[in-house]
Amino acid sequence: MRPAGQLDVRRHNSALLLAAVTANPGCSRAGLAAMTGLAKATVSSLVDHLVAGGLVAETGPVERTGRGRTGTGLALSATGPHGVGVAVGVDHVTACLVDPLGGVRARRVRSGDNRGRAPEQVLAVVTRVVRSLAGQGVPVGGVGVAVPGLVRGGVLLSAPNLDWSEVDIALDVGVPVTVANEANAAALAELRPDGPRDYVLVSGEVGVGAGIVRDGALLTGVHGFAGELGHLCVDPTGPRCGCGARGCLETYAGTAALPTRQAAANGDPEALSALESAGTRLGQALSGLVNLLDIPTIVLGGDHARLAPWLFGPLRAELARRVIGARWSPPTVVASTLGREAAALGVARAAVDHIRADPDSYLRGAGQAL
Amino acid sequence: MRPAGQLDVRRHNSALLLAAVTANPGCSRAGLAAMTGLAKATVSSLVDHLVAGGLVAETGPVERTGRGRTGTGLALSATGPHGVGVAVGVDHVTACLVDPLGGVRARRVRSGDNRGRAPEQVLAVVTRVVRSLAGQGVPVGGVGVAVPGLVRGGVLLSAPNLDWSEVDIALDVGVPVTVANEANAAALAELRPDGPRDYVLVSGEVGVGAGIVRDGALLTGVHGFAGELGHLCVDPTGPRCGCGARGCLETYAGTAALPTRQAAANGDPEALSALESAGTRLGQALSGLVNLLDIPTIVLGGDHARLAPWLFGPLRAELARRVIGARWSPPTVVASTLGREAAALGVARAAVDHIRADPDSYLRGAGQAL
DNA sequence: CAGTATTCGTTCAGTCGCTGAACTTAAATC
DNA sequence: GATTTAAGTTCAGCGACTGAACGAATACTG
Repeated sequence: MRPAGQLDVRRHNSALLLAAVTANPGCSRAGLAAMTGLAKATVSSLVDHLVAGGLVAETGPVERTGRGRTGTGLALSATGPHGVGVAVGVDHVTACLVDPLGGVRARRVRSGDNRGRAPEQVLAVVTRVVRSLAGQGVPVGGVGVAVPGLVRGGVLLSAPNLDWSEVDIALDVGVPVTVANEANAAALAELRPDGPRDYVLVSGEVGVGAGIVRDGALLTGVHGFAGELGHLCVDPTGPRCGCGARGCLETYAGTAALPTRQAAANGDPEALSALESAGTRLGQALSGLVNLLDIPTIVLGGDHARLAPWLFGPLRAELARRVIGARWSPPTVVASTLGREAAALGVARAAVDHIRADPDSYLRGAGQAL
Repeated sequence: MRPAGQLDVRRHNSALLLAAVTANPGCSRAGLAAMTGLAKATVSSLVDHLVAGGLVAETGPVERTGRGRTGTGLALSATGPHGVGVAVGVDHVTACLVDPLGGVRARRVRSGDNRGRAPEQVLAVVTRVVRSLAGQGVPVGGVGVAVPGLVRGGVLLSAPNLDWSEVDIALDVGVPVTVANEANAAALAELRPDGPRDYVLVSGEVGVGAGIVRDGALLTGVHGFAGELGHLCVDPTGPRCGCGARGCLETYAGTAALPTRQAAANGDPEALSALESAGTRLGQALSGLVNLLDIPTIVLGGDHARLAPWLFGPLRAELARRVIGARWSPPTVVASTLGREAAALGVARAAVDHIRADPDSYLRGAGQAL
């Protein structure tokens, strides 16, 4: 804990107002005062700062019924700090630029097999793509990089699918760079202002990862390794997994064990049987997760989203059978609609979260680089 | 989020100082200023309030080497608010009174089979025990009740081992009552100022529960159901469990599946084989937990603590085999030394946590009841 | 033993941020 | 055009922290 002073009060209230503006675009200063409980004078003072710093913009007079002076509409500034997100996959580098509202403003995709390629080489591509997106004429407040492996601090400790280890993801761009695991990044992409704030995203991309979101924040674990769902044991006598152990979920529900969507749609019996098995095993593993964490919403992403229609049945059956709290609040299972862009999108939004969380410091720092 | 004002600053800094005093008993005001970063004037003002409110006491001049005026030692007041904790078990009601430092000052145990007994009857016993402990002449700041079942809010939704359901744990005592799951309560008892702040307590009492502590706080889940380790599936073709599913950890590592300590010490082959199996299955389930949450310390409690010498081997072997992050930070497994009192102790300490977390509000409320 | 150096704790003016009330501005209604 | 209602601004006041100055207490020094 740090000592607190009046500056912290201002920080807190600035963030509070920015969040209120985000949630209620077009509202007036008076409306904000009513919503937040702050005095009108305080709102005026803080909003003026946010407007001066380019985070909030006045959108013109607000529509009202009845008499009285019309308020000035406020909304997130479209020219505020944008986020750049880059996802490094085994066969692609996908990037996007998101505006302050979280919408995608530009995209870049560089195809090519990164497996075994030198990290420096790939990071040079990443840097070029970031620079290209940052040159769009909008301010960039942060850059995020999603990688398929174990991340600690800004270092990718191990990425079996890329055959990388101990790679320091340090880009030479003038803004903060955040590094995240791919599943965690994809999980953050599902976090929407009006959506659930507690869920697990299951990300089927080569391995099986999970991003666990509790009250809008990622559960990262002590070292940042959390979410390794793929190596939950679902059958101690099962087949040997790449990790050395037996019966990991990945051997049943990883990409290698899944059929194509085409084969499933054709009703291929082998495909359907594989999906039945994958769904059941996923359900078994996720029941364990739900029993442990009491997080009642499951979002299927990646390959599992594409195959969701065939996975839902066995998955839900297994959840109903095994989740202890199901009687009081049955878990819900849905499929992500974000597609391949999820990881880049999530990490792009996360890259500017520090500004959302503490706009006052950002404004004081005046650190609009790039 | 709420709007913040100067009051919140004071709240925060009061809590900061109380925490510093707790961690450094006997320190002076000047020392606190150096530790916390607050100005001496602020420390004086806040400490005076804490002393006036009975939370902190001056312990006399502090020993110092070198010249200069000697400071006045400060420490948690031994006459500050105490906590009362009661654990309701299947065959006992165990209670204790803890002082502000967390030490046990008095105990009560009422033996007797609560299984199937009317909840009102048992709660009457609980109330009597609480009143008895509260009548010790020390102020009581909160009461906690630990129960073996699913808890939401102050309601025990379901306790299969007691055959209770939907019981509102509302005691007529003049202080706040907190209700917690037994495993969670036992987990909180392991939380010590100088100990780890991230761990999982596995509580083997009839069922198998877990209390997950992350950064000193319990992970309760969305509804408060988190920690149901006992029904993690460790073998989909295993024996049927009381919950209806197959292969739950509880059927391998629950009390019913464990031998007595005596049998194990005697080297009984059947007992040893049961322990080998229980240890392996525990390791399998806990590997999943560690992979999911990246919480690298496991504390065995209850029956598992008593049988720990026989469980450690297979448990650690399984963890080494299955935990993905083990290469960078191998999990550690230890046994709890708290014994049967753990749940009552943990919930007693938790019952006064609201005062620790916000002493200023407590003092303003002047709510020293009982 | 007196003087000095050093540290503890308090006092006080100063600053900063929030507040409530008064005031100004602006739009709708009569 | 007057009136009513609401938005936004101005301003004195308050509470909390700060830094410097001060008084108090102790140990060292000659």
